[in-house]
Amino acid sequence: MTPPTPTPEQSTTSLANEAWESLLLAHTSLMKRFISENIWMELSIREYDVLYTLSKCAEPVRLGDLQRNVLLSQPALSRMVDRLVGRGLVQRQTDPTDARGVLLSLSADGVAAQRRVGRRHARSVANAMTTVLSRDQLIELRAICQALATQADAQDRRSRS
Amino acid sequence: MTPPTPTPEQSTTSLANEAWESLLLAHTSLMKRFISENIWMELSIREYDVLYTLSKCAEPVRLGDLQRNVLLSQPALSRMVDRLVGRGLVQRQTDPTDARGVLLSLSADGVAAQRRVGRRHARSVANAMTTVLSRDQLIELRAICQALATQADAQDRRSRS
DNA sequence: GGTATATATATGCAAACGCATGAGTTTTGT
DNA sequence: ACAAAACTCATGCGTTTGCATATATATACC
Repeated sequence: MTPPTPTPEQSTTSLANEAWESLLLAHTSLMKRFISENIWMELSIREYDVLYTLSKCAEPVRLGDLQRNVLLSQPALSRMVDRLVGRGLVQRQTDPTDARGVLLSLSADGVAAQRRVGRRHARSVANAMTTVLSRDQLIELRAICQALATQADAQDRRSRS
Repeated sequence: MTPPTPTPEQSTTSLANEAWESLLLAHTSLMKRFISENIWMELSIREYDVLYTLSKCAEPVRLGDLQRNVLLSQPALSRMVDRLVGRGLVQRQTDPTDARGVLLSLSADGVAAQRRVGRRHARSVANAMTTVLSRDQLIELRAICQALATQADAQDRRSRS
């Protein structure tokens, strides 16, 4: 039944699963650690994620675009944006070229809040990563994860159409 | 103000943050993709995560041990276990050596459910990972993420004591 | 040995989430 | 040009989450 020595194919399959599992464990461990840092009074880490994503966008973006970077359902993200708009951190306007959509951008307060929290969080991240990984490993990890993210996004878009 | 060329230290800091950001993006993209697979009718992906963790434990484990692998608050995990016990997938017994604690293990139904869902999920994972990464990259990713996870856990335990 | 402190899990409650669906807008097909 | 289908976001509703705290047991200190 089982082959005497694992074929390359089988081996690669379990290797792939082990790699994903370790990515998940790393994500969970580090997330817990970052969340436990005492810097999330004005912004939850999920809210920060949204503000950070917006801060990287030169122009206002659609809710749908924002959703690609956040692990939330569309209604949950919609209401989260609601709350952020209510707190004056995000600006929402209907897209002039498509009245179905909304365009989102950071307000001045939103930029300031993102930067305040971001500075402290970035220190925490850098500390956690650099005490474990070498420069080369950081570069390798970045390359691998970028490849994973872009490929998964591409396949996501393909399955939508 | 800004140095003419970035010092190695600064460079490593931003590199570390870029690596973490790409890990986050990869996690989000892949999670969305896996969640969208049509295999989560009997078990949500979070429930599966708990059952999978239990399936790897040779002996019953404490709620607190389980919590290290799951990104849930202690009360949320406690209630999730409640529901899984209610559905007959997990067995809960008070720890004989410490009556405060509970020992958790999979029931026969729990093992079966984990395997049913796990087989299909593992195929999905293997497919997503191997179409993007080479064997060497998978090995490298696994090593790096294992290092990150174990180190973060170690520091977590240290900060508790 | 008995009280004080620490630890492990459970529960009350308000906030946030996901699913199903609704409302409004654009695109397609004839 | 108009009806039908598709798309984008918002809302109703039951479920799940996190925070604060309660409960129960174990450990430490005197």
